[in-house]
Amino acid sequence: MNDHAHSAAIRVERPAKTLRELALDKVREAIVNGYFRPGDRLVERDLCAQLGVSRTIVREVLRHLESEGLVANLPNKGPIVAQLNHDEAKQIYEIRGALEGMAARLCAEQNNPAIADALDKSLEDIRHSYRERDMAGVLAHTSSFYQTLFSMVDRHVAWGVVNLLTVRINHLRSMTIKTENRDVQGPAQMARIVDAIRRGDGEGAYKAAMDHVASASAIAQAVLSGRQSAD
Amino acid sequence: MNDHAHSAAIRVERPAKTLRELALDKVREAIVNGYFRPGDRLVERDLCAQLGVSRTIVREVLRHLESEGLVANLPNKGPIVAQLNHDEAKQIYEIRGALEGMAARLCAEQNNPAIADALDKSLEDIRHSYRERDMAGVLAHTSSFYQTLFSMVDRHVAWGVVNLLTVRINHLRSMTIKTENRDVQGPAQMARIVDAIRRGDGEGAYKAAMDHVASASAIAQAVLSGRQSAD
DNA sequence: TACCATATTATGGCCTACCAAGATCATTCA
DNA sequence: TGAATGATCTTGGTAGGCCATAATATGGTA
Repeated sequence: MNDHAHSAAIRVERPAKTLRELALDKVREAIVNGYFRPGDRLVERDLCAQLGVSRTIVREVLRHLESEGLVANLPNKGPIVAQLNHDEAKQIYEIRGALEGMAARLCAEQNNPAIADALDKSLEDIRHSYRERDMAGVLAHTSSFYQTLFSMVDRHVAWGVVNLLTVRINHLRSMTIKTENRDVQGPAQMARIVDAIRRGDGEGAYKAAMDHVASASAIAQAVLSGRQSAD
Repeated sequence: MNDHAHSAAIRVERPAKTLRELALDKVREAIVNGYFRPGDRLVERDLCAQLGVSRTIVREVLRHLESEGLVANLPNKGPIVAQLNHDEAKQIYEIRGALEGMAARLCAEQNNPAIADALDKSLEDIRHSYRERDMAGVLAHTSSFYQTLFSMVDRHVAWGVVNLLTVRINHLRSMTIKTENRDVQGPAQMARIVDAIRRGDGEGAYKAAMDHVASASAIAQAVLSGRQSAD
């Protein structure tokens, strides 16, 4: 008979992802990176053709994105890419502030140097990406910085919420990080979070995290106002 | 010619809800109120029969509930009602604390007596429901209390997040409110929130809201531990 | 020309039927 | 008895069709 300890070794690695998940990722990606613009209609049959999948899949994907807030469904008209207004963006930044502040405080209260070290690592990656003018890298490593913040204190639910909200403001994020001086200010603000965590200063970490988000929010508001008048 | 200012007045109010939304509500309701228990399999064709709709609808509904966290999808096995463990419940209460605390603080900082009045109204409804032993009413009015808290300061995004998380712990909520003395303590804690808001005491309102959620969380943990050993 | 009524088209909502493949259960045979 | 075989259940995915409605085009009439 087969040695079951061995059979695992040759197990064929299945795609793991279902077609629907693949399609979901594609469409989400397409919205986030601007291939579909806010307000664009998402015509089911067109998406079928573009994605090469059946309408069933497309509909499930649209439903999923709808519940993520990336897609809005106009009654009797159909789905469009959700538009983000001023106020909603502000609220999203505010919530991120509350949750990231909470996570930062918890990290500080752990008094575990490994946390600050891991965060420093991400921070260095961010600085490096800025030097290389690799903006996608900046976003990715910033995300990873915050993920560390949450996962180090086992707050995956809160991280899920932050993540969910973040995709909705992704295009704003990519604009804020390109702002004048942001390559210096951003990492500096994050360094303050790490310092407070290293000191075990919960309140300081909370405040620093809030400050960082608040300044990102302010820049985003400016970007939004500017664009509104430009369009 | 038609008077367009008038034509709006006689506009026929259509059902507005699509069959899918109806089905979604039904299934969500069924999960929340315990008709489907955590771990139960949700077989597509069975649901089709029970709901009287096609598989298309059922699949979209399941996808939607999956993204809400009410349904989990086991690969190659299919959807089941999501199970909530200790830790996740705790995290959900924690997030609610952060967001409701935030909203309470914002309410206090408005210095608008109408807010406290509206909250008092909900609070009175809650007390009344407790007296009538109407537990569904208690839940509904508690929900409405918090909705007021968020909507009075126009934080509908945060309210959406809280609402999303709350459905996942609904069965816990219905247990906590039945706890000994909760009919007195619960409203008393909420009254402290309202008092702080009326005084314009942001920090006090924040703390009071946090306390209220924290005590609910503690009860929920006790319930979960008890049930775990009982089952 | 101005306007109204009537096709036509585009699209979403919804349905049925079908197939492939994995998981599971039952049966059968050595 | 225990393993191999086969039947069944269920999901993932596809195809195509029907109907209702909104928007648009078309054409006829005053």
